[in-house]
Amino acid sequence: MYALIDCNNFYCSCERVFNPKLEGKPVVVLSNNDGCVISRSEEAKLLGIKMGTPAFMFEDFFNKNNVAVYSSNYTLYGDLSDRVMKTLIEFVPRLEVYSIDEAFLDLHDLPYIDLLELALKIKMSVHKRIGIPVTIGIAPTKTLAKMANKFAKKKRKDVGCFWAANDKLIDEMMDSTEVGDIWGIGAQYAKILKKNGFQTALELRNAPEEWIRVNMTVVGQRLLNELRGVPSIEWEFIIPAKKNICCARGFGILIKTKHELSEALASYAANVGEKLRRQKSCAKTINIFVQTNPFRRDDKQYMRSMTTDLPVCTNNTAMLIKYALKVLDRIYLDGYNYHKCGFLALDLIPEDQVQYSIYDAVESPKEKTISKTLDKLNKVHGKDLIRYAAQGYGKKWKLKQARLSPCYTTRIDQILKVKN
DNA sequence: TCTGGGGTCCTAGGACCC
DNA sequence: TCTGGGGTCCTAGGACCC
Repeated sequence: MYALIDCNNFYCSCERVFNPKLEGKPVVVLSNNDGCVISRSEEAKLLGIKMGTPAFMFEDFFNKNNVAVYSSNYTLYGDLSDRVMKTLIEFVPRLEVYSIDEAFLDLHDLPYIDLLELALKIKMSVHKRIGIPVTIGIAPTKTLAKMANKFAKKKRKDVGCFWAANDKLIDEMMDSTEVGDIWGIGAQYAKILKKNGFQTALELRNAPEEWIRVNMTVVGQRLLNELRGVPSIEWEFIIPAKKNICCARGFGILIKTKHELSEALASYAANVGEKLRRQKSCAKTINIFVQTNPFRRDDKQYMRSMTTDLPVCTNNTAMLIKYALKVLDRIYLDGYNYHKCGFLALDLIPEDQVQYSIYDAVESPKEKTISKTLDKLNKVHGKDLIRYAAQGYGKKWKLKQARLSPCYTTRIDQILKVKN
């Protein structure tokens, strides 16, 4: 059996952990740049606030309804996520961290007769220790466990756990699940499936394999197996190294000059460099893109991206910045209102497998030490304590984060004060 | 009349996930 | 004024090789 455990309205729940006044009140968390709603508490959902709605359109509505609004604070959410995962691993021999707020637990060969009892124990424990409410779904495959989790949220709200323990329960669950709500079926496939007469997961389970193969490729075939109770998605107990690492962001304001664009780009390159070093990878290729804001209909639109091979695979920030700016020189055009740019590191390889030729400028041990020290200092004191000159100083373009909560658990200067 | 076959690599685009 | 960011996998088609 597989369990999928999912933190309820995770980002909102994180904000509540350190601010209990928010309990019972509508809370929303916004995307980067305070753009869209990306997490909603139950109360906010009841008010009819939809996922992805642009915040600026709802300013008045938020005020009128006393909605607590937060900028996203990934440092805080990441740290609380780690703590949740650490609690989970105490209950099972193996777990797969699937996302910041989800994990699959391997329940095979556990001494429990009643897995629901185990689920309740886990749920209570996470709530008591971290303060985050969770929902747990248990079923014979990953896809069904995902479904069981959704089913628990919908039909077993009081317990917050559901175990699809036998055929009857599995059928009941699948009958009440629309195809579009199946893990792996997005809007496009949902449309195709409904057009061809498959409305529920139960109906899809009985679909002819050949038809699925032709219309949904091997991905669909794998899904069909999973629905039929045959596990077809591998475990990933060890988080695999990323194949691409990217940093792309819209600016807090529109920018026009290459100088400002280059500061932003250099900062994103530095961010990617840090992530590369953390996973001990080097990039062979980089891609840089710039674009205007497509929502501004009256603005002249421009977008351009360019990929280039680096002379040597590297994760050294200075090198990444140097080549990023070279590419920018080639794709920047004067006279546009730029809204976003990005830096992608592609074709990553482990840093101990980099092939040098005899003529290559190899990173010196001194440079390595500099990078390490820089990463360490920035980790403790916040992201840009130390930066390269190319990243600039004023940062007019930086993200809008008007309603950021403190990093309660990772920054000593922002720790919660009980009493002054 | 009749114009090979088998393979790899790369890229773009489409689908999905949180 | 203001509309997210960061990933994965699969397929098709073209270039190229022998």
